[in-house]
Amino acid sequence: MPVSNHDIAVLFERMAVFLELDGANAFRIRAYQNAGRIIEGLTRNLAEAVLQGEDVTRFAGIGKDLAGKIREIVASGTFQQLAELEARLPKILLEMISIPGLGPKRARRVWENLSIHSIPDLKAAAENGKIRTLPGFGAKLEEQIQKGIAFRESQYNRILWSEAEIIARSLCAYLENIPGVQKVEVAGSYRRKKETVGDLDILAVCSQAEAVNRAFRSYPGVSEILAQGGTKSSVILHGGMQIDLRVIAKESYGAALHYFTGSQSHNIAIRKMAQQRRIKINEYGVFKNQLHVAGKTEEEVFRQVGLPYIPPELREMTGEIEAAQAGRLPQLASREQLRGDLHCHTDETDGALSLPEIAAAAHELGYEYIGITDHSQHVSVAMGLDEKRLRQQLLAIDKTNAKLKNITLLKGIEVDILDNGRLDLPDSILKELDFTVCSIHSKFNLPEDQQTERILRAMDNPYFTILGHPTGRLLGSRPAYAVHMERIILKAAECGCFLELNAHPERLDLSDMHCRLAKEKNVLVAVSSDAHNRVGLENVRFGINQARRGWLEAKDILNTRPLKVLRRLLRR
DNA sequence: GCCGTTTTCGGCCCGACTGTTTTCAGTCG
Repeated sequence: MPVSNHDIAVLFERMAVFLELDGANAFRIRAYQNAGRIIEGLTRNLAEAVLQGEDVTRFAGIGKDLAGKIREIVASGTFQQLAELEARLPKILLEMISIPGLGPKRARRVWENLSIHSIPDLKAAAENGKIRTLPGFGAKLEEQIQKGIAFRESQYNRILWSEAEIIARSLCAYLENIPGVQKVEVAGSYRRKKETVGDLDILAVCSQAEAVNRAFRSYPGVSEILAQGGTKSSVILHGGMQIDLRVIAKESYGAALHYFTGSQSHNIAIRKMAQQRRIKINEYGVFKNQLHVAGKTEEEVFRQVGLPYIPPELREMTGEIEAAQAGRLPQLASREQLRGDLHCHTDETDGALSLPEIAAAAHELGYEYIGITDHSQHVSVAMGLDEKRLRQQLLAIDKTNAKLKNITLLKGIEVDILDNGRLDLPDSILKELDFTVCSIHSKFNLPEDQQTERILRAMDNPYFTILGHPTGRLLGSRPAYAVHMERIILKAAECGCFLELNAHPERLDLSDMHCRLAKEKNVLVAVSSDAHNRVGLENVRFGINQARRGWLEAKDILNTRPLKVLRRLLRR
């Protein structure tokens, strides 16, 4: 199996870190960081391209030298220069720079002067007052390092977007109530709708910056203040999340919002474009000869570099600027365009709602249809349906449908893909259904080839309609099972079946990149709630966030189709 | 290490805050 783009990106990012520690030229470091980010965002597998003799220098950011290193990686799994640096510089330096306040320069100085071999060594040095004796260090930095180590031990990590939303809403409500505040917006990865969020970047429009900053720092949830200036402050909340606030004036709002929304590499690209036009973009606006010429809205900023508005979800430097230049930005999908939901569970198994209750809820959400997909018998913990109970449910659906107006219950099942690739119920009952969601709920650890074959074999079944939560991952708790997603997507295209984007906030399974790959191969994606209760039905909005990050438009999504068209598509 | 409508050298996004200095380096986003 050739190395993945992610593997190559990780090695280049690692190289960048080691070069930083080695005091290398900053632009050389940036070249590796750049290349890493670009490679991470490619839908084409670079290793396969190399093996087919393709010239990879055609990708922006990859020149002759890096192309050579990519060939080395494809052949050997790493490259020599990195191996040499890894041999020369100790791993502890990598750990040290993960501590806030310790960058490569300071880490290196501490390591060289105090013979630090582990984080406990570092902790001891700080506690014994040794760090403050080094040139350029003092008591405050020493204290900051101690705090940083404690913070690291608290194991705080990124949280789900849906959890960040709760924190963000409460903070925004608090800030909006401060006198003089005209507008509050959460920027950063939260606004780009990344599936997990590490911190929150909040922007407030107000003419009295200092007063707002003061009020922000006394928000009841604050446990620690990291930085306090006249225009920006950083705090840590109880629970560990960092919040950065920036206060700006009305005329800078668009420029600041663009800047703080990122991503960093997107910003760099936009600012480079500005340079070429002899203008300068910073968070205060767009400047021509020191003259403020734009910046009130994001649209103005984009216009100054000759681009249409690019939605935040696309600002990841994965081709959005080229698409904008070519006038080929997608019209991203919205929640309102969904005409139904194709994955939900009832009280017949592990759900909470009855068929009439689900129908009523779906109607409230403005749907035309909703697919009933309880578990199949193999999922015994959820009281999965066998053939007999499923037949009874089909009758119940007919009865319910007979009484319904404006909404249709579709007959489905979330049927298990068994480890031999067969489906968990016989064709004799599957053929009675409108569609199936076929999912893996067992044997997550199969090697990639076997797991992929298992799914491909299942797709050969003519009653296979939608692949449910295609990689099985749970964000932050369970990794994706090993599957070759490109092969699966190609097979889906060939067989006329579909992939689910499971919208449960802990799953968001497909990833953004796999959404794009599906779109490229003309495989429609079903954005589905996997709801077990009323609130769960609304999870589709998290799925739409992810779909938008995956460049999906209404036309790329199965359940934007009217019922009549949908029925035709569901028949393979 | 990459790149080119300032093209094969000489640039490379931009600014705030902190701490340790006494004018600025380092870190961060």
